[in-house]
Amino acid sequence: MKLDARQIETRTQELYEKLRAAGLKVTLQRLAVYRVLLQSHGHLTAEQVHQAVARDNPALSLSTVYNVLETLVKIGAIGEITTDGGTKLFDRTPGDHHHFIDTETGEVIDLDDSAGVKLDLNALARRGFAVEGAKLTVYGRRKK
Amino acid sequence: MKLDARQIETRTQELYEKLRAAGLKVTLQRLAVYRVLLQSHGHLTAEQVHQAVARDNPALSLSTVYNVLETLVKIGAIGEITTDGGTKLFDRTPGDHHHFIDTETGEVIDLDDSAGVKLDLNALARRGFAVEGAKLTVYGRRKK
DNA sequence: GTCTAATTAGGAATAATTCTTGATTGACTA
DNA sequence: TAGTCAATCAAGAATTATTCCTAATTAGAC
Repeated sequence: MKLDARQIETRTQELYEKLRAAGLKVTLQRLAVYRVLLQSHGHLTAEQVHQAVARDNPALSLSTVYNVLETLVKIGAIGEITTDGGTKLFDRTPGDHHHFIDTETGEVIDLDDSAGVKLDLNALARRGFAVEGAKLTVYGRRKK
Repeated sequence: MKLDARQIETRTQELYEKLRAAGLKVTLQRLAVYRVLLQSHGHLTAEQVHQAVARDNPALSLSTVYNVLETLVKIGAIGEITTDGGTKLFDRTPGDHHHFIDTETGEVIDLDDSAGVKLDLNALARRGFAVEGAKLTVYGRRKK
């Protein structure tokens, strides 16, 4: 699901705020990388980000992409997930949320509240586990 | 949680059967790698398996460890999980089950049925997702 | 015991990510 | 509107984990 122009505008404003709040500079490279993620379907590898960025900014190096992505994750502007194969994907949407991975296409789909997944971890607390977060990945096929 | 001698014996018998069923040879290397996992706390990297195996079998190479681990995963004798950092861990216990990762120690703990985690994915089916499997990883701290 | 395909050892090759260093730049100040 | 400087970036070397390659070895059938 792609974001529309309005959402991209809003999210870009948020990036400005998050960078300032963290005392970091607003650079062309950070904007470019962030916008590529916003304009994508949501989940890209560092390499894919680099290729997409390179269309408009051929000089932007891969190591800078890694750098910027790490920074953006750190300030909570984007998220990061690791798939079973070990591939790291950068996620337009920050914060805890669940994912569905299509086993045929490899496509990653965000499962937000409307997906209706019910997860109850209360029993863990009673067994001595202090829960801080949880990540759920569901595998299967999406019917069109 | 470590397995006792009886459980290790039973699981070793199972390995023989699974290898035969798959038409594969029972080799000293496969037994050694498998036993290291059985005797561990349950989740090891390939490197850790290699080091543990090397105590008794210094000649057993790292590439063989990778080879054997892949084979054991393929025949369903052991499992494989990928942590958030991207580290691959080999899991004494095969098949779908959930995990708890202690954010302080990094320790991985299996959450079996007795942990009481409730997960309901039925709503996904109604939304066009044909679920084949699901992996849940819970983060937090375990109180002693 | 012999035979043969499967398996292994050892090291080279690969892929993804991180590190290093000198050059460049954004943002503050005057 | 330019000067200053710490932050940031580009480029490529280094590292890490894993896979691949090939010749030598071995399990299991006969």
